[in-house]
Amino acid sequence: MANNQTMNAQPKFRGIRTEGVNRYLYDQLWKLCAGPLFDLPKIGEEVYYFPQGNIEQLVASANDNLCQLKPIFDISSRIHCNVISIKLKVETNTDEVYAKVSLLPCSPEVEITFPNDNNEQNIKYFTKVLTASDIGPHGDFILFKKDAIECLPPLDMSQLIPSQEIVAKDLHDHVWKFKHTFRGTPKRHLFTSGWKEFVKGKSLAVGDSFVFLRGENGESRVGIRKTSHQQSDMSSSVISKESMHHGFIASASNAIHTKCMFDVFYKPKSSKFIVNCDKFLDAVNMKFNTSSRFTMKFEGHDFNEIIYSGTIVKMEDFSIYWKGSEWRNLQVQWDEAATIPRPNKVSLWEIEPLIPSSNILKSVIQNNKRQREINEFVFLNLFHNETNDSKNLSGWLMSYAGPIISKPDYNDQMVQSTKENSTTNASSSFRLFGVDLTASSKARDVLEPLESYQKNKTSEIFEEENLDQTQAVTSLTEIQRKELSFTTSSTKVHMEGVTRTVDLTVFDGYNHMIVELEKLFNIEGKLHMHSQWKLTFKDHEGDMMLVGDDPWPKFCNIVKEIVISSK
Amino acid sequence: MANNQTMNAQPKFRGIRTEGVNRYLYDQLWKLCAGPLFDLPKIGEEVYYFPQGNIEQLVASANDNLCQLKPIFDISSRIHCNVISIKLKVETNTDEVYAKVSLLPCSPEVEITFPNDNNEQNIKYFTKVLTASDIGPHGDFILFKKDAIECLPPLDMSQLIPSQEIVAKDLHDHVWKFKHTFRGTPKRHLFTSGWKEFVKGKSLAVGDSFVFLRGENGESRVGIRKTSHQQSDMSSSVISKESMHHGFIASASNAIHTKCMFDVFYKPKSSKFIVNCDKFLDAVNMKFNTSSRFTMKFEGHDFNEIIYSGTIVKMEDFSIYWKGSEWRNLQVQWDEAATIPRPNKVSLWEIEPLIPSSNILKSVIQNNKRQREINEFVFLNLFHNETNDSKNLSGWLMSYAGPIISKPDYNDQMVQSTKENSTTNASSSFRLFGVDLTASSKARDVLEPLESYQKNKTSEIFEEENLDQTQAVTSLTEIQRKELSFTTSSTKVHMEGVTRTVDLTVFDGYNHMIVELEKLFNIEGKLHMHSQWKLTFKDHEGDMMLVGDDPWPKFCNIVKEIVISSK
DNA sequence: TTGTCGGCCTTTGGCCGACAA
DNA sequence: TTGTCGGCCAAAGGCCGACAA
Repeated sequence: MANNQTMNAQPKFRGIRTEGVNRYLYDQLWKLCAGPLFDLPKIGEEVYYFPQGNIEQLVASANDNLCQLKPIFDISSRIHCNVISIKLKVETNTDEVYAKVSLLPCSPEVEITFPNDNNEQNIKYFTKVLTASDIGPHGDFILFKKDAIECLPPLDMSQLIPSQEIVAKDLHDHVWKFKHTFRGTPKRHLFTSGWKEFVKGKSLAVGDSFVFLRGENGESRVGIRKTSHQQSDMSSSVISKESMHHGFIASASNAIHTKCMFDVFYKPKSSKFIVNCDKFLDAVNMKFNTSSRFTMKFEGHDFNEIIYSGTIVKMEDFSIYWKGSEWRNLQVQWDEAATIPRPNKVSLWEIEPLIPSSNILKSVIQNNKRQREINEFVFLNLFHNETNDSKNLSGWLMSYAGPIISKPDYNDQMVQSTKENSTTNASSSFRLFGVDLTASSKARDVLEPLESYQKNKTSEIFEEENLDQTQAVTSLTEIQRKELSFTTSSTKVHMEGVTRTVDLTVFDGYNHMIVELEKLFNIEGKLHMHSQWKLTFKDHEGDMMLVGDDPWPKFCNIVKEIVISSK
Repeated sequence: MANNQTMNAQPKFRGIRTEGVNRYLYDQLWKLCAGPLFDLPKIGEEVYYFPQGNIEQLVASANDNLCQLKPIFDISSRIHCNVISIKLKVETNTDEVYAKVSLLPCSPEVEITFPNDNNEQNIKYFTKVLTASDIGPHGDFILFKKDAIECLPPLDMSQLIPSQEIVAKDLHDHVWKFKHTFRGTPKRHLFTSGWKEFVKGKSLAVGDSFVFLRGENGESRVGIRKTSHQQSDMSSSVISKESMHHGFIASASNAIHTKCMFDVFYKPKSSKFIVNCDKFLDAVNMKFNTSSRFTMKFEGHDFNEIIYSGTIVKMEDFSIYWKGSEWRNLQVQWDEAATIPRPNKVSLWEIEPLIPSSNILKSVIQNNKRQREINEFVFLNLFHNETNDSKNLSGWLMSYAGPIISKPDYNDQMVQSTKENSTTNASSSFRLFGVDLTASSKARDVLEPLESYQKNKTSEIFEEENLDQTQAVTSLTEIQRKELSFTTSSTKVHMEGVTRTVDLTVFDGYNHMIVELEKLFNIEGKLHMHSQWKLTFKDHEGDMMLVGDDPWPKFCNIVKEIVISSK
């Protein structure tokens, strides 16, 4: 590795205030439950606080009209603060983690010093996405072998069925006990007694994650993570949403005038409304433009990060009452469909530029309205690891926005790849601006030189179709709001033993789909004929039905898989 | 009966909004769950809104320091409003009922008209405080005989064990089913099947109440009431208490200035912070003084009302920042000990004067600091029905506070009852100050003469116990952040009987993966060629598919194993 | 290695009357 | 009339290996 920064398989956490092992393990567990994407500020850090984002967190939807409520104060859309304290908390009922951040509006005379102790511990942990068997009536939890060996005390294997009791606390300090055994044929590690109780107590379902953590002293902790993007109820019954809205603004305003601290709650799932000042300024200096290409990280259905790319289509402050606000002032269009909800307006600091000066991709953009024949998606996976590292980022930014200070890791490779992109396609990975550019496709050779890429016709995917869900809802409200499914995943198509997948959301309707299916299976024109092939589908209830009876949006909603069979 | 006012065994509610039977039954059920003491305003009514009380509702404790937070506006402590709308709501998780009240600050030009439909129905209902057997493992609920006969359809008693199914909705419109049987020796009415599920679903405990209601059309409803005074969690995790505090005030202030409506949530348990204007003015005109005697109603451990008496010991506005506020400006001392928490500061409109010139009760006051030997509580159940009727009340007030205009219905009877109270306890109702004093404690004779009150000894329970909830102060946590990478998974790759595993998360995309796979199996370049080898994978649903159709991140998510096979 | 399932035993659920308050 | 309990049978819980992916 060219980079001297060490990469650790195990994350290294730091408890700032050392209150013994308990506090340390608590913090680690909290962070595991919060997920890898949550960008918590540091104590003492200078940040901008965006009240709009705080309001947005209320409603979990970026486009709620609450954000258009007129603020009752003349307050800046971004408030310069120092982070005074951070408390990691967990909701009593749902186990949702959140941070209570105390902010002090910046004034010159205030000097914040903050401690910096290195109290790292060597902790072991694992997470597992729960399967049907883990949840099921039998009450067993299957541990992966490596997890059991790494994270649990060794069993006495001389016994026929070795077992031990694992005692672990959760974030509420509630004690859970699990019987850990090693049995079955073949033998495997299980949690048995106590597991079912845990599942019930935490209301776990398939797809949720179990978090286990063990400190140096042998103390164990357990936590959970619910599958992302499930709405938290919050029917508070104490204060109306409007009053909360006013409350955020009033608190900030009051704090500014009285030079007092105020508290905000910050959740992993919400958009970044507390942003490091430097990071914010860097993002502003990057000078994104309309039609700039960018990437943005999301969290997938388990712990994975997913990076989506898109194009900025409009830049303005969309909220009437926050003039000049940078909050979500970029309207974007996403390249691909997604199984998770994505906003159609983002903030500068949430995104990263994607190949900003590339002729190649510019041409793609320019062509995308005319050319509609390519069948495949283009997926760019950038910065898969450690890209949020501020050192990396600011280094990268310097090389881009500031005077050109060559960063060997990135810029050199960038140039190199640009040069060799027309010939290289064998053993080395294909890199563009130092980033592995992997154009994937179906059965076709995926490693064509970029020129061919350029020459190819663009597919419907690059249409001006707005794939964003919220937008889809607003445009369809009267007609098909309920019929539209938000989970626009890919759908399998079976034909004579061959299975392919298509994304129905990119099709205009039946006709369009049929054309594409014909291309996919090299039976151009023959599906239309109706003489040779029959087009059926299995719906969400498992019934096989003829394609075409339902309205297209409904079809998209209920179809589980498509079958092309010979008559 | 001397009084021409009809007393109904069944309370008469009015559907706030008449939307047919469903709405009506819903409203009735809601009110039963809210309890008899909750004084909901009417639509169109002129009220005073007390922000302090709203803030107080936040913390459930009357003495929380939050109420001493400096308001950020110069806002009146009482805000004259019209009630625009009332929506009866119920919390999703806890079944706690509350009302969303929309208030419009009064301005002279506004004229509110409100509907006044009499859409009463003859509904039957019962409530029962749950016993240990009702909750216990056997899963039976014992109905009182009269309740079963009154509220349930008759059983076919010709059968050996008659039974029927009772279907009832709760406030969420969730359907609950109970098997109603009549068995045992001696025979009694029971809910069996379905009851345990209800108990679990509502997390009922001994002491909670079950509410059952049946409309004219035979539709049934069920509800619950938790025992009073149990803390509702409300760890909202969205907005800090301080911000809520500001939010209430800001909302009201904003509404005043913009002449707009604002919403407040009003819970049965909280103190009256929305008060009818007339009632408020009457209370003010009553001119309570230091050492004035008063009574105040509370809710006991079941549906019963309890009336406690006390003395005003101090009158001033105790909150620093709300000058001249009438909110809880009376400091009081209670005569007797109680099993429920009581505030030591009350508001004028919460109390009623108690026989101010009575020698009898004065002596109670004088004695009450010395005598602490009384062993029993006095439970007086007053005003059980329709007592909040403003006509009754203002009539009552006139006869007391104003120039003595003899109101025959009231004053005469007052005198009369005072005279005859030592003997009357049979069939006629017992009246004090013209109000029907119906002591409804079941088996016990509560109609002792007031003198006995005085003679009783006070119990040890009368201790200066601090009932306030002290907030646990969690210590500061401080954090330093370190990048994490969670995604470490291994995926199997099969090729001609050889199985290897790879970690897909280290690859940038398809191309990178292919290169590495080629290295792994020593077929450099040959996977790229597409001539010799085919790359397929099995997804999470077990289907075999061609690699490349899905976006790379999705592929990583769904791939279970990869197969390289020869063409 | 790990996910799912059937077998089998134990615990709880749940329907009943007895008995007493 | 109504609260609690023991008996009894059925259903669910929970521990196990088999088997297949």
